[in-house]
Amino acid sequence: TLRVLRPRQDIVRDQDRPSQCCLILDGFAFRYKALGDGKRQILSFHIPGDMPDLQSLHLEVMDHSLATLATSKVALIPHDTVRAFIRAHPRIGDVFWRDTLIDAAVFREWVTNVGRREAYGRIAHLLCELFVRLRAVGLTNGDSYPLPIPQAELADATGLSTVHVNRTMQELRGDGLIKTNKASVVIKDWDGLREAGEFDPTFLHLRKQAA
Amino acid sequence: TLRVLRPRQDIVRDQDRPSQCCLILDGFAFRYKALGDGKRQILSFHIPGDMPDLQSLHLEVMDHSLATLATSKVALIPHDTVRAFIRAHPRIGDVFWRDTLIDAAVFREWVTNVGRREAYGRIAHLLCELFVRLRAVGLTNGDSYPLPIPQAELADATGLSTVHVNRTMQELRGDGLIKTNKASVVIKDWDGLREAGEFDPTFLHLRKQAA
DNA sequence: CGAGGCCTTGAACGTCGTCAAGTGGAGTGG
DNA sequence: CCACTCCACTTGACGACGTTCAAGGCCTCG
Repeated sequence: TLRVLRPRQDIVRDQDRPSQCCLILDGFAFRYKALGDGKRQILSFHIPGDMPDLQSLHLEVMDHSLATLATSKVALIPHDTVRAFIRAHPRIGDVFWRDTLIDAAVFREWVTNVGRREAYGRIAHLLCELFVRLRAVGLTNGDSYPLPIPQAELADATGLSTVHVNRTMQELRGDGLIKTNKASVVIKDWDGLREAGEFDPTFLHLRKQAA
Repeated sequence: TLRVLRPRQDIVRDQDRPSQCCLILDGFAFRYKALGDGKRQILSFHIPGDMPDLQSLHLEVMDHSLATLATSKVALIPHDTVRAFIRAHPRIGDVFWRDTLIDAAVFREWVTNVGRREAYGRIAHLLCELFVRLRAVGLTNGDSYPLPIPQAELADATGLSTVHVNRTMQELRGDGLIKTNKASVVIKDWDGLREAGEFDPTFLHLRKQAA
């Protein structure tokens, strides 16, 4: 049930009825909805330790797609196995439930981000979220972290155009909040970035960190 | 544990640590986040049969608020009671879990709505969602349904300004898609409205309908 | 060296927000 | 029964934030 996937590859597709869940071991993934006219909305980014389609355990048909961003290693676990596991260890069932609830909390934050912040704050907020989540699983390097997300995908995640994402990131850099390298970001001014994005990590519900 | 609440009254607030869940018996409610500068984003609307803060069972602190829209009758059920109930009837636990997963699915749809549709489609989509959900619990009247949601709240739900919501609803009426009365909507052209909002009810995951 | 991604840039246009004022109905009190 | 008030809805003008289109630059990889 182990697989290595190339970048930009769908793991599950909208309307599918999957019989297994996906656990990300290494790499990056994202969930998205494709709309008419080539438009696309990215719903979330996923990092190692996440189970992005855990909801398929109880929702038969997918209402969105899941794809890799970079080359990734994933474990595919049959629903039956998961269910048996939960029956054997009820505590784990609650952990999984909680995990999907955090998922929902992140979506709520995204609704807010896209609905009520302008470009500058939106991107700042997203960069904050990724930093905190990556740090929680030990994937940051001081103030720097890997960001293998092209601007086109940042655009689809924030509901903006690529062009505008580009210009806005230039602003963020110009204001000394971040620095970008190849496929990574350095946070130069955490407080500034936090304020710009009105970022409050409550919605991530970090405690001890499951998984 | 039964209570009647006046319109515009908070049931739980952001940062609270509730020890009970709320079941809506009658009326309308909504969840929202308040941002700096008086801005607000509405995250979802809730109708009789919904348990809008079921997530508090596993997420200690609220990351948003819940309030009534119209006068409402709600049941407040202690977490302990819910937990005992789930232990006694494991099937119900799954139903509840599933319910929160549908919640998340609706948030995903809202992210998409706010992120990638323009005003006309956004409002159309929202009107479609409310129609289908209300019909599922038998609260529609043919092609008409109660809509006790002022334009200011529609604006905060769609990430628009009141002014623009107003003008866009005029367009929807002018195009013969809907008619509005006092606090209700009549759908004049369902197919037209569906297309305008690119509405696909899959995300509601209606099956048999759990209470 | 050529090709394909991704990032970057400029200019023109459009959707939507802001500000500010005005209308109309429902409920209240004189 | 008639002000008066409050709240929701409506309107016009203007400007801003963000999009679209189109082109060019850079790096990587074959």
